[in-house]
Amino acid sequence: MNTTQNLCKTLLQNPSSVKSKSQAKQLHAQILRTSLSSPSLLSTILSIYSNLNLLHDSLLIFNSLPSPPTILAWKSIIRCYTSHGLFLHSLSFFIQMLASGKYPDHNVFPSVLKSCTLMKDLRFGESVHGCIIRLGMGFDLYTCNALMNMYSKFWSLEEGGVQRFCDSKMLGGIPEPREIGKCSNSHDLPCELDERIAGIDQNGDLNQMSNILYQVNTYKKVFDEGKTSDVYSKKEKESYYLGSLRKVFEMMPKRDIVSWNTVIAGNAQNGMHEDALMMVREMGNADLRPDSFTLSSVLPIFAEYVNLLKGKEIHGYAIRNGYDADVFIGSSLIDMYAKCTRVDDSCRVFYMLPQHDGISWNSIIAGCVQNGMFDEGLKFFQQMLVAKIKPNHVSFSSIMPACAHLTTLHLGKQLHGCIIRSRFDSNVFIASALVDMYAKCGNIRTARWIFDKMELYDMVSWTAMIMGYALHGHAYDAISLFKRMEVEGVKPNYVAFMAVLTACSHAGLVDEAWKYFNSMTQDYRIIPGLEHYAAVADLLGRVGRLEEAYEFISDMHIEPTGSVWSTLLAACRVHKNIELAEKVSKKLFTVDPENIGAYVLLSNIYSAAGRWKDARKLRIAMRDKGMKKKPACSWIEIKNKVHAFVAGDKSHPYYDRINEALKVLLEQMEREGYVPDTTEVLHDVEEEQKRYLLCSHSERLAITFGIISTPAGTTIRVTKNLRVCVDCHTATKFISKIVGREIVVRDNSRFHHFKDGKCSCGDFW
DNA sequence: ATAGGGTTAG
Repeated sequence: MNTTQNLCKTLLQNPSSVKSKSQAKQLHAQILRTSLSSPSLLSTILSIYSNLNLLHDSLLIFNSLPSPPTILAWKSIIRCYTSHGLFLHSLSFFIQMLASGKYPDHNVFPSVLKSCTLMKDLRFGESVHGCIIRLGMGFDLYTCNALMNMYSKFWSLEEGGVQRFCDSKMLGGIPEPREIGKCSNSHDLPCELDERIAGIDQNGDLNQMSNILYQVNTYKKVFDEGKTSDVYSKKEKESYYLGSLRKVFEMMPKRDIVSWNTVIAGNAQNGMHEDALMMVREMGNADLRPDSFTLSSVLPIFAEYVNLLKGKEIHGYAIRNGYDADVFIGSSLIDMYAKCTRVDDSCRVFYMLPQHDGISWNSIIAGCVQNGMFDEGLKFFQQMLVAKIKPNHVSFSSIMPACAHLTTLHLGKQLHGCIIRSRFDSNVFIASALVDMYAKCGNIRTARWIFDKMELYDMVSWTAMIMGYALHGHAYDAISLFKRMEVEGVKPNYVAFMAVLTACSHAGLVDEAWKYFNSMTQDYRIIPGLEHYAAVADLLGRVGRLEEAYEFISDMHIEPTGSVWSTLLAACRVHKNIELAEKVSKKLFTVDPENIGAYVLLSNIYSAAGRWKDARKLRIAMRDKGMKKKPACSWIEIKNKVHAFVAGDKSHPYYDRINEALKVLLEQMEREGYVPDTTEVLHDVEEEQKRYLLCSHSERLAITFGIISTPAGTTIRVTKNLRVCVDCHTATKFISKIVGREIVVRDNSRFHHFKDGKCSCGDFW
């Protein structure tokens, strides 16, 4: 024997020592050359190819085997199919292997179970479990770990068989298996499978057999009762599959760290938080210390419970054990700190990571956006692109709310373009975020267009659209969508009721609002929150039922905040009820003494009533307390550029032209019958001056700029950060009539559509 | 054979 042959022999005796494709090829060639190509040697080469994940080469050998494939050949090809994502092929070869009379061993089950899991075919997986038990493999460590993984994923397997038939594109370039067999309906297979392996029980030990039968009966319960698993509720399925998961775990004679991590993750992800945490403690009794997998399963629990203390404890443990550079733990930590509103700490963790993958980028982006740090979120998104990490569907649904809140339509549109090109536009999360973004940026029609194109609605997508209508004052559209949602069996939640109540309040629909408020508490058992109370109180105030609103707020089962009282105070201003306004202010100043808006509001109410002394007293009190009202500001986006108008600021390059246009506009408005409502302006100002002061309100400057800078017929969108005042509302109606185009004013995320001298929300503004 | 991120909110 020469040295080459010796080398070949050593390599063949230890196949896992072959580390490269070229080495494997050389070995293959040597064997063919020396005509030593016995089926067993070829199988060894096949297993080497399979180890190196070379599906094409593995199949070439497999299909040319002179005699029936050996166990090793079957195992190798099955594993290779699984790791290539060709799960159907993997399972079909598994069936063919059984059909050819070979008994599967403990090496093959992990691959087969992984295929079942990733194909979302739990029923097939359960049958394989039956097979495992009958073959006495129910005690193998790796097999049990794979089984537990399958059961822990039951929630993501719900749809069942969605990916059953693999993407045919994946088959390109790969030789077809010689015979796929009868695998067109994988649900028929288990029976055949059971028959084939029935014989094995005869040789089993009696004790073990009764044990096995007990297990088989337990696992097959669902099917023996003649029910499909769809009959069971989600809750029942949850306990059923979690039960299977735990049973496997309990039956295991030996458990390693992977077993513990799998059972912990399974419980943690299915809401059994306490059990998961208990198991982490129990793990210590088995002399196993939590590793990076354990920690990243446990951290999301503390993120959900907003338990900063426990989260920090885990962070400390991670640092002490050198896990703090792990991207998985890093992402969990970023998320945990962000959910505890500690975004600074999230950033610190992010910058400490030696490298960032898509998920850690997504975590930091979502962390910023969810905490209202929209500019920072956008900055990270940009940096992610620079780092050449391709944003995925999660990235887009995380960043979209930033555009919605900043009202940056041009950015939102750009992202929408990216989303369409990446084919993410049918994702429910993204579509809902897009609906919200377009609605918040004033394009309610585009929002509806996207909504109508969705194939699937969940509660959030309904709510986003309903809230969109509510904000735009389209109360009836909002209500009809809410009804449709209920008819289609989607249960509204806390936020959905906020949306429909906001819609009612916007349009002055008192009866409807009461109906929904009662339905929420009685039919859906949702405890009303501040937002629901605020919407109803706001509505009662708008329609002028001020005393009722006062009683309603006073009877709330939670302490009303300043914002609830200030909506009533605003209503008192509109309906000119000074007596109640003073009562409300008293309440307001007790809970929220720093509320500048309340002082201004009350002072305006005094002015309007001619009580100049009281108004002045308030202004002086404000000055003494060092409170200074921020000047009103409105902005308008024209050709991707944002123009801001701050009250009293004359620095806009077109200021003079705008003033000219305003003068002309005011004259036309007055000819149409507009009378400036100057009652709230300080009394010591000349009448002509008062007219001018009202005219130069920031939103009117912005609207005028829109009129002179956009082509006729364009909708003008103005974003404002202060409550629209009575005069502004009236004036905008006149302006819309004169210029004959739609004017949309956003005021505290509430939209007012002005057209032909009317406002979409009537007079219930 | 095991782990991390997402949409609606006066």
